Amino acid sequence: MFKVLKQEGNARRGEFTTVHGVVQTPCFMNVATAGAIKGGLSALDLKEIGCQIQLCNTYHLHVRPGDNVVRDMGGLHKFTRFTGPILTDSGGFQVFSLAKLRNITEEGVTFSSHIDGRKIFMGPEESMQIQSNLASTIAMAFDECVENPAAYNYAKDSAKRTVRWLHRCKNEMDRLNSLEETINKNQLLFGINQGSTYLDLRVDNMKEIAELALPGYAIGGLAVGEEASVMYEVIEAVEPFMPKDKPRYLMGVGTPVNILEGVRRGVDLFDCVMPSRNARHGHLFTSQGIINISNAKYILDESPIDPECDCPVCKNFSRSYIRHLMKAQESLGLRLAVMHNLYFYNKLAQDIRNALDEGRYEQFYNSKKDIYGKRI
RNA sequence: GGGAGAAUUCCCGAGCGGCCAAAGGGGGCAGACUGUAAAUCUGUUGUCGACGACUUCGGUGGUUCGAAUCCACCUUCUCCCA
Repeated sequence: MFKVLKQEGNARRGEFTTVHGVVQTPCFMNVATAGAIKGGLSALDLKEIGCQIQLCNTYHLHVRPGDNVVRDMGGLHKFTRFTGPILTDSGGFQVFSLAKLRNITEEGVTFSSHIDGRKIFMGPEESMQIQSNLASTIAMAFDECVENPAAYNYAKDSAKRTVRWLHRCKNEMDRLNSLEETINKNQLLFGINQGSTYLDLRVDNMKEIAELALPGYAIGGLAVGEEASVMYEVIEAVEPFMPKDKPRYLMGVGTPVNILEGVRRGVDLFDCVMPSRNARHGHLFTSQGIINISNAKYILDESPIDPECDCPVCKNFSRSYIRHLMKAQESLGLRLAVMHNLYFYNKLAQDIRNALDEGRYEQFYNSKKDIYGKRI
């Protein structure tokens, strides 16, 4: 299912085969929370900008339109028309991001819907049932993403509970995959490592969840308040205990530099809202560094966002035009900006794969790490 | 022709004797954003040799210790009656 094709240090060049297609790793997954990339991109656009995996969210789709609706429409692939692998996040991140609207117990989490305030209960079983209805390729375990910094005892108890939840997720997933009416009976369950910034908790947790022999493992609970250096330490601490023959996913990360660092430490999959959200706010990634397209200095700039970029946006439109669209609040501005940023991320992953294929990842890493995070 | 009212910093618009360089929007400028409650949020927006000083509230005079605020005239605009 997952094959490491080549390795350079800890960095892995891999191939992940799913029922919805083969994924070349390292890979950046494009976030389409409610079944669409915010900013107005569809599955048609994703194909054009090099997206391999689309990520959707359990909580959001459960609230609206309802996972039963998606199921009745034939699952997320038919519904969104994205034909490649789709990963659904479990709702675990909403335990963190909707902290003011939820309550956690051993059974699960009660949310007050951010749409209409109604109470929604979600536990491991519910999350699996919803994800089964969504019929994604990969379902994520229902976990608690703890905000950093977290108290040691809280992080420990939470991680322990997340492991108990993981067993329940696996049992429920096995049950659902055996049902006649299940759309995707090959749905894969990925476990999630937690433990905040405490390396002993992280390692213990990783060892425990590795025993379940799941088809993939994620590191969660990072980039939620801690320094990037701490995040790297956690990855380094946990990596030796992650199965070598399974894909490894660093959840919610990150900046282009975070990705370069993550790959170097053995991560295969990434996802992040940063390229799309920041694009909507004018913050664009380029081969020379970061620009804010809304800045006055681009009023008469006829060059593309990134002179070295081959995306449909850079091949056709000027910074001046895109700046105007953003300032005029034309939705096309958002669409073009998001399209560019996602192309940049997908291309970054492609460049990383090429470098790994050619055994020059370290050289690639060194040539890019100081540029990609720089503001110009 | 007669009467009533209004003119405020880039725009709209508060203010009605000191707490006013002047509320609040908008616009401008800049920043933040990491498994998306985010087309959101934050800062800033008279000038300067800048914890202080200087010049602003249609114009010109005046009253007052002190005026964007009161008075007189002028200019422009709006409304009403002819």
